[in-house]
Amino acid sequence: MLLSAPEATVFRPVDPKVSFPALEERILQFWKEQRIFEKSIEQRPEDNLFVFYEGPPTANARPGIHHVLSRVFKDLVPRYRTMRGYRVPRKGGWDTHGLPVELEIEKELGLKSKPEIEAYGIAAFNEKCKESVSRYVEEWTRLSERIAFWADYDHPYVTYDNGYIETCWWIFKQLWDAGLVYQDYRSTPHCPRCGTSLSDHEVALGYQDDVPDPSVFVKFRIPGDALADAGYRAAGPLALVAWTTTPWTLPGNVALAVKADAEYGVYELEGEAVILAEALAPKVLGGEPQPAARLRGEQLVGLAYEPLYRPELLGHPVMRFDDDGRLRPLAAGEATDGLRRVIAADYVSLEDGSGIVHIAPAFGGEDFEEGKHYRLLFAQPIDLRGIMAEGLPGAGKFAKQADRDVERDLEERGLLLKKGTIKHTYPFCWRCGTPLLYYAKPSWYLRTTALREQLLAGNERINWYPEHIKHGRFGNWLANNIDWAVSRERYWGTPLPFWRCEACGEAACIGSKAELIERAEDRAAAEALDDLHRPYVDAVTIRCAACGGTARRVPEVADAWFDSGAMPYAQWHFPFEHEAEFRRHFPADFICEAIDQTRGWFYTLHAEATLLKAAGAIPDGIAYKNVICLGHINDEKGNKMSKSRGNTVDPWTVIEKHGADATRWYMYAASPAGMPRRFSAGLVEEGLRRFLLTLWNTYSFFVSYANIDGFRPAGGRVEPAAEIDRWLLSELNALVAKVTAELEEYDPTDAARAIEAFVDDLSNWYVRRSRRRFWRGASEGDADKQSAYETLYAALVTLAKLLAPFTPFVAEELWQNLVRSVDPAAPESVHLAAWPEADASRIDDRLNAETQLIKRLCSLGRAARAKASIKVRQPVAEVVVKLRDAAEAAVVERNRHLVLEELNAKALRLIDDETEVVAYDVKPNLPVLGPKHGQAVGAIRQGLAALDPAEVAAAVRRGRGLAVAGIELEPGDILLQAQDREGYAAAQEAGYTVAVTTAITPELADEGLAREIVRRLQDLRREAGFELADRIRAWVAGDAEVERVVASHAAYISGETLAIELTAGEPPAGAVRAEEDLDGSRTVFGVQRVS
RNA sequence: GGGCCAUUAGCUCAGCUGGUUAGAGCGCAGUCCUGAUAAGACUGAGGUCUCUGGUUCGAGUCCAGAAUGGCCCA
Repeated sequence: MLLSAPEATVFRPVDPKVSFPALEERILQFWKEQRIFEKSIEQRPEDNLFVFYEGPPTANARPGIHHVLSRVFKDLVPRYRTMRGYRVPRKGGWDTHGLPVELEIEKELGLKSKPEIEAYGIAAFNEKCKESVSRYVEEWTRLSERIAFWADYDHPYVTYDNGYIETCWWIFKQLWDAGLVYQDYRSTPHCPRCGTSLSDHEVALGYQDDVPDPSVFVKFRIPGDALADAGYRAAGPLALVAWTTTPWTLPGNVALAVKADAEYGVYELEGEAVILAEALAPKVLGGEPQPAARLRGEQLVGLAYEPLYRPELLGHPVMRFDDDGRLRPLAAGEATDGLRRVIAADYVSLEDGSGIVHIAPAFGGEDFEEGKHYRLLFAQPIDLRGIMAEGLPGAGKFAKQADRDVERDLEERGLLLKKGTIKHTYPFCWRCGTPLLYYAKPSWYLRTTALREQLLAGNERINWYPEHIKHGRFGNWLANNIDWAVSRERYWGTPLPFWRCEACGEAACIGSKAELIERAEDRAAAEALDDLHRPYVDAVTIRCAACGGTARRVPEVADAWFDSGAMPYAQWHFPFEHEAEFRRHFPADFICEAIDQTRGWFYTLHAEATLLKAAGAIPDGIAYKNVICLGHINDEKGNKMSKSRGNTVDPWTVIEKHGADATRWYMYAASPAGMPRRFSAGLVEEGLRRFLLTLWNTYSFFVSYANIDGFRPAGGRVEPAAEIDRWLLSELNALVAKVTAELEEYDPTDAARAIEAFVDDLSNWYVRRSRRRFWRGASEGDADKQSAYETLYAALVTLAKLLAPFTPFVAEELWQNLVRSVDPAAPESVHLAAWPEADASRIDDRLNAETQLIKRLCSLGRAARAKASIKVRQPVAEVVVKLRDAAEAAVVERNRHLVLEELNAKALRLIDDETEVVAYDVKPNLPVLGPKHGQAVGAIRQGLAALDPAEVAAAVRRGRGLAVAGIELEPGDILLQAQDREGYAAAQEAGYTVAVTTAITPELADEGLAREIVRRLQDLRREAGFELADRIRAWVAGDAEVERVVASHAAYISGETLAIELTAGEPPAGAVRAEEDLDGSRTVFGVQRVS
């Protein structure tokens, strides 16, 4: 090999032992200094926008690995779109309001309840909340930058800003005017500790399984002759049996529900009779109880029963639903006798309980609806803290503790038929863990149910990845939509802009600060308002438009999810400012969050857009067109990561060890975006080794040799000289097409895997098989060498571009060193470059398939060699190949040199019949034959043995059966075992046979030894730290055999090792030497650099 | 109770609209190769493709049902 001396170093030398984290730090510095992110936006035309919305995180805790997951997916699409020529602004944002923030501060201040917060002072409390939400902003920004999540954090939107709040007010006003806001008593999930309702999505966060609760069957007495019409008279007491798991709600009981068309039975027990559903009687009473009488549910409807408790007689206020379904307080002294009655309800279950359901409208959703329908009483002798009222069992205790007092009380009064414990799923407060109580109280609602059709129609226009979310989880959620409970009885949030008149009760909605000033009783005070939060806004009263009285703001703040859903408008302070920006940036082309956001941000964005469109306030009814919905990230055992389990992964440790690119690559390549994934640092490392290092080594190889040869890319279209070059360019263009198509479909995973496969081909086939082309001197064919360089160069440069969205750092490194170094006119960064276009004329599917064939044959050849234990360094005389068809012969002929070189063989011969190299042994397939032919197997065995195995084998291989001992055998009845023929070692697969000759002639043995010597010398060169192109003197001292080969193969050995002098004998003192065992004899090797 | 997703080697995952003998990576054992390689090649052990039916000439793939797990909702 003749390597020319380095002429000019074109490319910066590449360290094969690269530290990716250090490399990344350098590139971060470069991006920052050169403002690459800013330029990637500025350089793209303003009228070709691709809109991305950043879902705002709350920066009151450290970011975790799951945030890295969503950020790298969020980052990939904008980078790709930028390279496609779009301008993709990325405004960062912070979500700042809400209960989690308040709870954090409560904990810090040691506050335990709302009265304590109010005693501490709402202003001071909110100030603390405000400080806390930016506590980790720096940490978030630092991590985001480090993983190359490009976003504008210098101008983020912040949900606590007055402007943001004002836009939220504007939205409320639009909906208010459209009749989409209302206040209603509703049964809502209520956290007695936090003192507020929770929205459905919050409730969803806190379900716990296997929660033990009481299971009690309670007797509600009725008169003994109550069933006279049905023909039954009780001798003793008679009672309806109802079942509940919440005894604390029994003081609120105002009705019992039965299923009208179900069968009920009267069962006589010791001294009393009870009524319950026939279907459930065996379960409740045990055995096979026989009813003393039977009746249908409808016959029970209207029966008045004896109340267990009558809070109204204990001085507790009780209300009643009026004809309009509104609650009105009972008049003083108004009698409630006989108002507690049996009603009919469809949902009464005949699978659990007794078939009679206890109804307490104050505490249950369906109960509340029944209350409206039947104009029931409404008794709520438990306050918002969940404390039982005076005079009732468990008075002063928390509801769940009062359960036992209620049970005991009923037991003492003989009203408890049966008690036990069940385990079921029950909701707890997702932040503080307190059991939620369903509690009827007034809340503000957005009438989303009125727009169900629009919500669903809008969803049809959204592309979901993975697709099943669209009609699955998200679609079902929309189809089962209920009105959005949007108020929270809390402090740190967007104040609801509703004012209610103290005099007449009239409510008004204020849609802006200007409107507030306009209507304020004290305009100066309103104008001076520089913080729209509580408590300041609470101080502003307005004049009631209806009666001229004073209206005060309602005490609630908005659900923080409302803020996040307002982001498309509020980030611009629309419509007060930036109207044009809003219009240009709505709706988003792309958003990306994890699957939990189907009920969070995905929903609130969609709901608010739909509501605003219905109110006529915005141009389009969807807020986003494409959405990647990520699966959750679990620990390596598949368990959910959580602080309490202690199995969270700190992203920094992974990034500092393996780098951001490796982490990103893992996220994209390991599993599809929508699937839950198991994360471990080990998997990141695996991707690093398998992919990034392979790429890096190929890059390093190229730069080493290109510098030696002073290669400069010619520019323009590469004209490949060799078939393998044409193949690589074909695969490369196919890759470009594939990656582009996948990214258009928002599927980074298939794209990444395709790149990975290409890099493997590039390194382990193209470079391996082309290596010597890079070594050759100019005299041996400059055109071929140039073609190899151009081809490899083109592949690496294209890879840099394809990888830019995935692994932005290593892509930048390749770009800077391979492109910018030789072309100062090239874009300053790969992230400012144009996305590559696939050249369809380069894609040759047939060539790709043919290369697969050659690789397969080489693989078989290596297997054949291994079988014969002939190492690859030892040349063999001949490789013999049997192909499947004649067309393949031409392919092999064209690639003859590749196969010969790869398999280190002197000759290649194609044969038509593999029986030249293998013989088939024929055996009966006994496990198959046995069941089929039973005792005849013996005869078949003998008959088969008597036949010519070659003929039998030939028949079987053609898929034909044959008759043996008078029995027709099928091909599957006979087993063929190939045996190598004398002098050959063969391997077979799918109709191909590749064999090598096993006889090693003395000449071949000498060549093998020469190659062995070359390898030892090369090792020594490397150990000595010589440069690739250094010339050396070399010595080999061994036995006569070794020295003879050194002499006879001197030219070969010298050429390979760049030795200008090769001596058979001991190396001198100054040489680097090594003693090694060579074919059983001690041999001394020595090398010395020629200066 | 309902919805969605998943189930393929010890682990992580491919397997497209049904089509020869179900693959890869990691890990394990061994052999080999290497002046780009932290790599790579070959071999071995490791699979009733969760199960049961069905459609079909043919099912890991399509259909129905079941089981298990995950997420979500009640």
